[in-house]
Amino acid sequence: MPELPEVETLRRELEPRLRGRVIRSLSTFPSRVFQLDPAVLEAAVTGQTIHTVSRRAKYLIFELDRWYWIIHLGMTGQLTLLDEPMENNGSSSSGGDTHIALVARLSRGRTLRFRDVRKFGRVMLFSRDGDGLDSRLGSLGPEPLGSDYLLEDFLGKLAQRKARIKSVLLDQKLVAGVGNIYADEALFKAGVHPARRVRYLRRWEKVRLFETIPQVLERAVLHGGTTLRDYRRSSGMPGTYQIWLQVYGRDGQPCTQCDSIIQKMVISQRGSHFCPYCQPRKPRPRPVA
DNA sequence: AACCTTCCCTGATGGC
DNA sequence: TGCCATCAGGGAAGGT
Repeated sequence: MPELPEVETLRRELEPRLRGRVIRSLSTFPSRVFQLDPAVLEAAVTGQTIHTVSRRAKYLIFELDRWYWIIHLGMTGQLTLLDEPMENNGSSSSGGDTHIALVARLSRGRTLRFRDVRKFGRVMLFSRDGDGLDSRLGSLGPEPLGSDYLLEDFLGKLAQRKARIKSVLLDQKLVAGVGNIYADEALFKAGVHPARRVRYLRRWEKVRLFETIPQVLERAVLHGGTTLRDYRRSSGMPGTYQIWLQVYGRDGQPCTQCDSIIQKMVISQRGSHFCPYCQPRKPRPRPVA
């Protein structure tokens, strides 16, 4: 499931290779992912230059002359960049793959392709003239790898919450870009049980969580993200962070730290993985180290 | 406002 | 081998 590290990996790969390219043509194929009339999208982006590729939360943003062209990968979205123009006599077809949503042909023979099997992804277009982008992407919290990620803000938001910490971490208003995998991994690293109620967390536990979130995300970016099934880098290659997962998807296997068996429970309709010893239900005294 | 549930969507998986 | 139920989950919508 593409979360911040996967989208950021794509951004880093695409930025230098798309910057300055012109979108020569865009072909779309019927798909629920389009938030606007695909014909309008085709007309709007054709001829536009890609100035930068940025990211906000799990949204990838192509800044064009007049537009912000935005893609969210949802659950199974794949964005690949081919160095050759599409084979087959120039017409951008889907090559028989029914899951392809769009094919963009770029200047100097590059092809950008978006494929999404489960169609939870989204393709959006906003005018650069309108309101700021942020207001149109919903109420998103700070970027955990950015300079507005601040402890006092984090603690202040948590102070108003009574739900379980796992479901609060999945709420993009607290921290933007964290999804199910990295929420579980950050909770493990912080030693916090996912089902703990936020109001009963000790301050030092919240501080540890504040610190582990960017640590886990940054390390995942370093490894090109996590590929469990569908996620692919822009080259089509899988990420490699799945090797380093400590709890996600490891239920029934021994904890790498203590050999306890990793457990799984459902919180907010999401599978939540944890070590019952490293992440006790009741807080232990603060470790000396 | 916070919280919770339901829904969307399709391929993989497992039971029988 | 085939059939069917179940599962995966980001984000929006709707109810309390």
